[in-house]
Parts: sequence; structure tokens; C-alpha cells
Amino acid sequence: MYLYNSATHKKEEFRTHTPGHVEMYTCGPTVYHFAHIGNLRSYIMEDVLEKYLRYTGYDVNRVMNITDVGHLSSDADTGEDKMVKGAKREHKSVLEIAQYYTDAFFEDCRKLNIKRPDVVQPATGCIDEYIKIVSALLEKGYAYSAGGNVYFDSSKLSRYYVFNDHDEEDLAVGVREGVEEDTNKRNKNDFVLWFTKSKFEDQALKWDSPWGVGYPGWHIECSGISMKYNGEYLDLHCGGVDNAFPHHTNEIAQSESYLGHPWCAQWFHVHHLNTSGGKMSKSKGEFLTVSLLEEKGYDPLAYRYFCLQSHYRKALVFSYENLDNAVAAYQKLISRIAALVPGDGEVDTAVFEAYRTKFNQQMGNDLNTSMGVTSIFDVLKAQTNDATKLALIGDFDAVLSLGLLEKAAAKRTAEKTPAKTTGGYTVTGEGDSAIDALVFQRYEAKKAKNFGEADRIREELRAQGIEITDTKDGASWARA
RNA sequence: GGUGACAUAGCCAAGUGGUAAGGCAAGGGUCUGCAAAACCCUGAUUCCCCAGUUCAAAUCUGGGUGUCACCUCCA
Repeated sequence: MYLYNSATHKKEEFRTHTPGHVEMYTCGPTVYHFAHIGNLRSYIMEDVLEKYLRYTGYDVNRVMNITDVGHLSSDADTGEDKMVKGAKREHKSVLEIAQYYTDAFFEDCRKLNIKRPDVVQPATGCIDEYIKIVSALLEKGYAYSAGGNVYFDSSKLSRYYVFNDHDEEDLAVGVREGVEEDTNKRNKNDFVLWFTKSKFEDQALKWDSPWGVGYPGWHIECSGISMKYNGEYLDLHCGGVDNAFPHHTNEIAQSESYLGHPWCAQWFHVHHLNTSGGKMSKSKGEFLTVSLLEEKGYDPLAYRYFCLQSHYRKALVFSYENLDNAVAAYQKLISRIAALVPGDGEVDTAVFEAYRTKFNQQMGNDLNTSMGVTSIFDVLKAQTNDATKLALIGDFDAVLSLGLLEKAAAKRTAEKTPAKTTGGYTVTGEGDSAIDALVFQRYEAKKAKNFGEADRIREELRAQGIEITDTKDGASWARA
């Protein structure tokens, strides 16, 4: 496949250190709050990437961290530790809060058909790993102690800026409000590997280390966790674009200095979900969660469809109007699939292979999910039997995970059974005799040309969220 | 200020030098007592702007403009 690599700024053929095997790492959530749907866009796209790699035959080992220490304390919009504040408010410990939001995150993932990574590792579980790396960096001269903290010395590297061509002189330190320059640093780009002294005195989690009691820096956890579970050679590192600098840049600096050889060849950065004003972010207030969408009546998988219609390397603007478009498209798609008849003929292998190859090419072209979705429409229009179409859609959905076959089957079941026939008039629905009776009453009214009464019954049912559809020899009803 | 990404119909978008896919929405039609659903039909003389290369450019080059992101919380 071809993938855009942020490290080289080019679309390149995907290669792995060990043929046929992919070591994949994903920056996981910081569990001090619910994930918003913008965060989840990244996880959806990474999920598609992982599934596509498996689809093409790769054996994948995917690792994800859960940030439950490290940059929690630096989340200093108001100068206070949200994790600690949340823990106090809910009368729980910081770790209990972390557990609560970790569970909430995976629950959101489940709703969005995002597969759980093979390894999920909370950052607090690998302290020994970080200490090992920091010690080695100190020994090799890539790190130094100052003011009680251990820093990475970025001046020791010949090439620090990997993703963009920054000139250190032009970097504006402290552009963001609330960021104070750390005077212990020797160079602007140095970063903390281990804290024993910071401005956050109420840091709840602390561990003993050769440099004193403290906690790990903001970047070391990803390197440590990845090396522990992915080994020394990482094939693919994923995350949101905003992490490219400095987070990923620092990961590369410390990892390669520690290992003494190149670490990760390919970097996959997902662009943001924006609102009309800019990116959706927790600090800006506009903050939509999966649960909130559900409360408003949206199917989480319709949101997944919304994301797949776009490309991961393009900012996507969220609005309810745009989401409604996606909902309509998604529901129509399900209806069209539901109209296919399972078992209608044998799967035509020649047709199957032809469409599969096309889908594979589209997805293999820098994960063109928009074209992947289009492939489904192409299949629906194909000159072949329903069995072949259903087999193809099932095959594509192993990557897209839109629940296509399942939803279509459920729709078929709801529409076709159980049926009640009275006087040659067949009512299909969910088998509620009171509703069946009303539908039949409407039929009688229609037969008597009492259309006012017929429409009144339809409105009455509609008020209960039930929609009647006239069919060839009767009517069917379904809850919206 | 520096760096990077993006810019195609109302919206989501494909397109990687050969004469603008697909989907949603909209309009028209068939069907229907009326609807809904389904099916059929209709859409950009043009791809942010300007210049250049070429027989040929949405695609390549140069220069603008705009939007977004990052520059030690963010996916």
C-alpha cells in the first residue's frame, strides 16, 4: 500500500522491518475527561488503517498507551490539576478517575466499532521502563540534571526537527498563554525526562527514582511503552497532527539517542475535526461526545460514516447539517443493502475478485476511505447477483466496520416478520397486535374512501414514532 | 514572526498531464387517494487568483490570496 509519511512529506510504499509483520503504535487518550468526537476521529481512522493492514495479510501488533500521568499536571489552562480536581470532586483517587475515563473511552470505541488494540498500557504501569531509558540517556550524555529535574539535551542531535523545518531562532517560546519558560533548560527545545521539582506541587502520583521522588516527563511514556511492547524497531506510529511537534519530535529524539539506530520509519498523522471556528478542543468549550450524539438520536456508526466519507489528511468540518447529510446517506445505504436477498445464487468469484481488487487499490492509495465507501455503491450497482454483492459488502466492511450487514439484516427482520394477514391484507411489523389493528383500521378507512380517517390514524402512529409504508399487498410499519 | 497542511457544485468528496467519478441535499418524473419508500432524469464550459511550461494542466513550475494547525494541555 501507499501511505503518506509525515517524516518524509511524501506518499511512499509501505514497508516494514520484518516482512509481513507490522509493529504499530498509537498515542492513546489522556484520561482526565471524556473523549470528544474529534479525538475519536483519529481513533476511527487509525482503526481503519489497522484493519486494512490485516485485510491485506499483515500480521499486526498494535500498542496503545493510556496517559494517566505525565502531562496531566501540565494541563494548566487555569493553573490547576484537572485530574486532582476531578478526583476531589468525585471523592475518588486519581487512579480511580483514570480508570473511570479509560472505561468510558473504550465504551465509546465499542460503539464506534473501533477494535481494542492488542496491547493497552497505562503510563503508570511502566515506571521502571522510563527510569531505565532516562538512566541510559544520562550515561550516554544526551541528558543532564538541572534544578532537580532531568532534561534531554536537544543540542546533542544533528537533526532534531523531523516533521518540519523549524529554525530554533524562530521558535517562539511561550506563545500560548500560561506557559512559562523553564530557566533550567540549556536549549529552547530541551524537554523534561523526569521531574522531581515542578510548579505543580500537588502532583498526586510520585515514584522513587535515582534522581529523587518524582514523576516521568510528558514524552518518555510513549517511547518507553512502545519499546517494551513493539521492540526496538517500530514500523508505524500514529497520532493526531497536533502531536507531531513537539511530542513526536521528542519521542524520536529520545528513542533514537537511546537505541543508537533509527527507530520508526513511518508516521501517520490524522488531521483535525473542526467546528466552523477552528478545531474542536476541550479548552474551547465546544466539546461533543458520543453519548451526547446518542442523546440527540444519532447512531454512533453514522458518525463513523461521516468520518470515512472524508480523508484523514484533511481537516473535516463538523456541523449538524453535515452530520445529518451523513446520517441520510448511511440510512439509505443500509436500506439498499437490506433490499438485497441473501442466498440469491452462488457467489460469482470472478466478479468478487474484480471488485475486491478495486477496493483494495483505493484503500491502498493513502487510505482513501472516501473511495472505499464509493466502492460499496459500485457493488450495489454491479451486474451480478445479490449473494455476490452481500459477500463483497461483508468483505469491505471488515475494514470499514460500518455494521452494514448486521444493520441490513436487522432491518430485513423488522420489516418482514412477523406478518399478520387479515382478509388478504398483510401487515408486517414488530408483532404488536394493537398497532397491527390500527394499521388494519386505516386500511378499512382507505377502502371506504374515508381518507381523512386514514390520515388521522397515520398521524396518530407517527406521533408514537411509528412510520407506515404501504406495500404491494398490505402495509408495513417500523419504529423510526 | 516561523513552520506545515489544505483550497474541486449547497454539503462530503474522487481525481497524480489527455479533456470534471460517487454520495447527500435540491428540482422534475413514474408509482400513490395523498404520502413515504423505491426507481428514472437534471446538474461544475469548469476545479481560489495570476503568470509560465506543454499539442494538451484541476493535475507540473513560479508568484499571490484564503482557511486551518503547530511553535512545550490538546487527536
